Amino acid sequence: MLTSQRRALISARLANDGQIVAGELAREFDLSEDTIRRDLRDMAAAGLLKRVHGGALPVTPPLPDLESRQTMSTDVKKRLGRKAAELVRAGQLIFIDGGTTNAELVRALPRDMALTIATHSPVIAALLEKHRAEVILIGGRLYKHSMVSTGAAALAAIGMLRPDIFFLGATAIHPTHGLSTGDYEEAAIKRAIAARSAETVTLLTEEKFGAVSPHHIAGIEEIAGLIIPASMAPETSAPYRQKAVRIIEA
Amino acid sequence: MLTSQRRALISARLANDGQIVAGELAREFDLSEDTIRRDLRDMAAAGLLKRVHGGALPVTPPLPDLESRQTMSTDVKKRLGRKAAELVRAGQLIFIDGGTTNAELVRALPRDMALTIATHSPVIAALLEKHRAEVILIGGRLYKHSMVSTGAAALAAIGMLRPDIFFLGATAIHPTHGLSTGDYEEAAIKRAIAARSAETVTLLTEEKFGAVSPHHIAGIEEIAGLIIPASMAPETSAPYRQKAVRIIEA
DNA sequence: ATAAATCATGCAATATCGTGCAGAGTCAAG
DNA sequence: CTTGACTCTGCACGATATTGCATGATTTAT
Repeated sequence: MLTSQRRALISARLANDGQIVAGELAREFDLSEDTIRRDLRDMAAAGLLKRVHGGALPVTPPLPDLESRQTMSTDVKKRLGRKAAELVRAGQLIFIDGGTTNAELVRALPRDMALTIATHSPVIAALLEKHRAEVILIGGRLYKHSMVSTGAAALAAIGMLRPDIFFLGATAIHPTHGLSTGDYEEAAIKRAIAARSAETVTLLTEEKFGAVSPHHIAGIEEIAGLIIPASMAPETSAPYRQKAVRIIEA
Repeated sequence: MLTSQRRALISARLANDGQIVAGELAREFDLSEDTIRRDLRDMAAAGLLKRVHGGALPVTPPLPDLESRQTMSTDVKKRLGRKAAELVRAGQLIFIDGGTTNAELVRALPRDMALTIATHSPVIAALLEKHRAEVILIGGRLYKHSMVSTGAAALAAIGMLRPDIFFLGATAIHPTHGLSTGDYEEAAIKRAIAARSAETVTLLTEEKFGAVSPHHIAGIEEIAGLIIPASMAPETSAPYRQKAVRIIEA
């Protein structure tokens, strides 16, 4: 059996079963576990799956909806948010994407800072109630999974803005595949905002590293600042340090 | 079963049941309690859950702003909201104004009803996350006091809609001056929505009766339904019963 | 206060991992 | 045909991860 054939079978099986156990595959293909491990390692590098101890899982585990994400690693997100808030200068126009990590950025922003803040997330907008900042809400069809406006109306409204900083939210980052997310419309909106912004900054928790989602947003070299947890394993962050314009640890 | 898979299941179960009992999980996965305890310990360290004696609980999601609004909601508003929700039919396009009373209407709406809901309030939009309804968010400059979109962009977006019902929020109602509110831009938006809607309904708590705010929204005779507390004094409501198209007590 | 349940820790057995190395096969240039 | 570069594969070996058990401490319930 050809290697590429075998890897195609592994992909198919992963899609079917939702998991891969290295030992099982070795028996099934009558190969050493080493070979399977090498397959899994290479496929993980190519973003086809997520390597875990004992086997592999699909890259985009269907698990975390917004609610469970709200409960995740809030301490880490608070630190990222505080570090990101330090990048903001009075008088700027900043665009804040949706997501719980960006919500922590909002909480860390000084309430009395004179700013203009644009967002297409009603959740982010609701958090800005007590801030002095002028808030521009981008409307559109609300995409429920991540609770952001999408569609032509949102794109048109974004066309009116020239943000100084775009705080981008993404579900996955990969050394070669860059930043990506799960929804087509959402990705289109994020690309549009990034294209109009002077610089794009993104806050990333550790579990997003090495993952790939279906829809591309931007390459790592296009991002002016990656804010990552200081607690990350050096070998996890190493491949990104090569390409990133600037990495800020929080 | 892979370790990371098991932990994902624990997360999912926690989100679903709201709690984890270590012993139960051990039997369920056919593993020693030590392993489960180690999982819980590590996941707690990662901020995924809160460890307690005997098991684990979800990390309390701190959404102070929305929470404080929830605590403000009174029984009266809940009753008004439930009554208003009964007016909504599947398939309709309804427009929901901002305000805590309309928030109760949203909570009373069946989550599985097929609807299109438009709103210019990010707070209302955020509450619709779990509903099946299609949500259209109206963007614009956010008016902080009542947290609704205003301005030309909002007006333009509203021009695209033909709502079946507009659930209007107002700060004051008066027998001769009708419905009014405190902000000029806000009043203009409300008038625009009402003008395009087949009918306008408003939910009113007792303290708003007899008051007048600077900016006129609509006369009482223009409102298809006034939803008022059944507990109101008859002499307070009497002047309105003359002019109103329909009064619904809740 | 006492018993039962739950917990943290250390330890040992097993599983899995990464890496280096060597043999077998492939392919193209000489 | 031969040679050398290359890839794929299996094996060895030390490192790391996972798990169950034993032990003693701590917490909870009665």
